[in-house]
Amino acid sequence: MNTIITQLNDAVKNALRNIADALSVQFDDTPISDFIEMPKDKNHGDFATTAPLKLAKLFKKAPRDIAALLCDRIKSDASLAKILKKIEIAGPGFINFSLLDSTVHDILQSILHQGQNYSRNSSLLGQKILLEFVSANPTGPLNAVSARAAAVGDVLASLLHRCAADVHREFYVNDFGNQVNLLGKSLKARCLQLLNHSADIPAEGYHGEYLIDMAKDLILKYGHATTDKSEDFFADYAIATNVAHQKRDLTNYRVAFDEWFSEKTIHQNNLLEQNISALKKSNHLYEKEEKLWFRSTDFGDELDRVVVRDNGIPTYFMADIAYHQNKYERGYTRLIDIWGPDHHGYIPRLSGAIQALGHPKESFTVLIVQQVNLVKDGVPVKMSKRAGKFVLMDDVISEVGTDAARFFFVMRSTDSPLDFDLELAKKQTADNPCFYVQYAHARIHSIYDKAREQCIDISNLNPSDANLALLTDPTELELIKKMGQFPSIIELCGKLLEIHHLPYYLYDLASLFHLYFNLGKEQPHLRIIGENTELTKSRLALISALKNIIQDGLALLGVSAPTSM
RNA sequence: GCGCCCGUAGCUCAGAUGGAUAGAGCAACGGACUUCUAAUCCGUGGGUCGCAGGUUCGAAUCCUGCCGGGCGUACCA
Repeated sequence: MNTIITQLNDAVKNALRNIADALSVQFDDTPISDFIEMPKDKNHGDFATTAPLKLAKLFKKAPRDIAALLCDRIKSDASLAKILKKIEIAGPGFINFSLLDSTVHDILQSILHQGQNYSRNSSLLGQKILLEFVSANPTGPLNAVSARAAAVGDVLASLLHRCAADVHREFYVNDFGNQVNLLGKSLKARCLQLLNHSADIPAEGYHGEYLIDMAKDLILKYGHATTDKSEDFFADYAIATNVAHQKRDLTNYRVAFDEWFSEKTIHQNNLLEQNISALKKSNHLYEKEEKLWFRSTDFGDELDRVVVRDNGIPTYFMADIAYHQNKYERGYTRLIDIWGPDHHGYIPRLSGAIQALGHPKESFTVLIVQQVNLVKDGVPVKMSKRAGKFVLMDDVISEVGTDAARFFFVMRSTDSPLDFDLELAKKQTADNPCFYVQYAHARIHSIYDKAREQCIDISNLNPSDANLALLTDPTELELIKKMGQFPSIIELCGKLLEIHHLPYYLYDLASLFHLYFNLGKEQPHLRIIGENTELTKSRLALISALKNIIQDGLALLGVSAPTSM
């Protein structure tokens, strides 16, 4: 399908150049990279171009006249004649293209032939991308918002990889600073309390109950000697334990990071000093009120930002600058960060610092993943972090399962807040989109079982073994065309950094399959397994390609593809 | 006040580079089970794309203003 689009696009472009020459007008096609689009309405063919409408002014000719000229030239193209059934002018000046059935069969053949490589594309070849996501503070368990970020980041990484980018999944561990000290103090207080000493958790500290469990473990290990330990000991222990739990929960959730990057190492390796002098050198820092400021207003920020306080302690922002500079120094050419909505105000200053250090603005992208509203029985589930009670990632997963959780979290545009219906996600019915797609996969396997019962050899459903030309029903052709869109969906996701197109596509594809399957109920000649063995084999080849795409698509989402349900 | 995001059917949401009559699912109503899984499918109704201007042959999409909602506006991480 992609090659067909390219072929059509080139043909249209060439024809337009010829027409421009004949009309003696200057025509530069570079601003328009793509002349071919896919009409929403099937009646408008498989592809269309709006070039005549767009170029009417430049060519000083009526759109329909340009369309006529264009049409003539395209029709005389022998290589296009082999793939197109119909070329027609429609409406105010559209040109609609319809594919020959044999072209559609070629698409299926190509899908079967390429197997798991079908969706690979080279659109991002050569990009070395560092994708940082989740990066939740190691001061407690991961919550539902982190669960969304984790799913989004993981799936995005898989998609970028499929577009030939070199992707590194990274978790930034904030194991340094004031919050860490508070965590240590809070844990120590819990230990003391358990040993009947009087101790208060700092007001700004961590009051969550998980620290009590941690304290119990410590006491089991060290007994009364626990009280002798330093605050640093408690802090280190709490961080290490929390990070281990986060890793465990993420593993359950099928999210694996290539690297857990410790903030501490930024400080230990003097990276802050290096970056401060670099920024000083390029005149982006100044002193005021005994503090060191970064001139972020030069880069569109509302205010300049403090990077070193008057007590000499650098701010978190300064560490973050050093961290991001370090990413570039590790050889990454493109940085993508996934943040929560509460951090969007932070973008201009960090983007500014990155530019101040000499990196192109476009090399750094922040994706803001909007909030999650958990809904149960139509009522929002309250999430209050302050009281130390919040819905944990692990709670969501154990409630609805990893498959549904991941599917639901990536189903919506990251720009939009997400209403996560826990009841819906648990349902084993078609109302649940995750189930619906998985069910299509299982159903194909059940058809295989049936085929085996009838002693049809399905071990070798390759194109050479099936006469694909027998597939002539409109729904079959439509199904193949839909499958043909798979690579461009992957490419679109990678290009726009928008992953929700994939679950939507899989849903549509599954829907078309269920429709196709049901046709056979009223029209026995459309049953996949029928009297005619040759036709049956062709149809088995068709659903085999479909199975591969659904399986591959679900794998990209990190969702399982059951063979029976 | 300023900044970012959102506003599309009763509800939850899609609508890529502006294109043809704005689409799904849920909910409502009506149909299809001697089956390759009815765990599914088909049909019907449902819209001032928040409002008002503007750009354009053409706007849900781009621009300006306004209205409504969320989030943010730290020398916290």
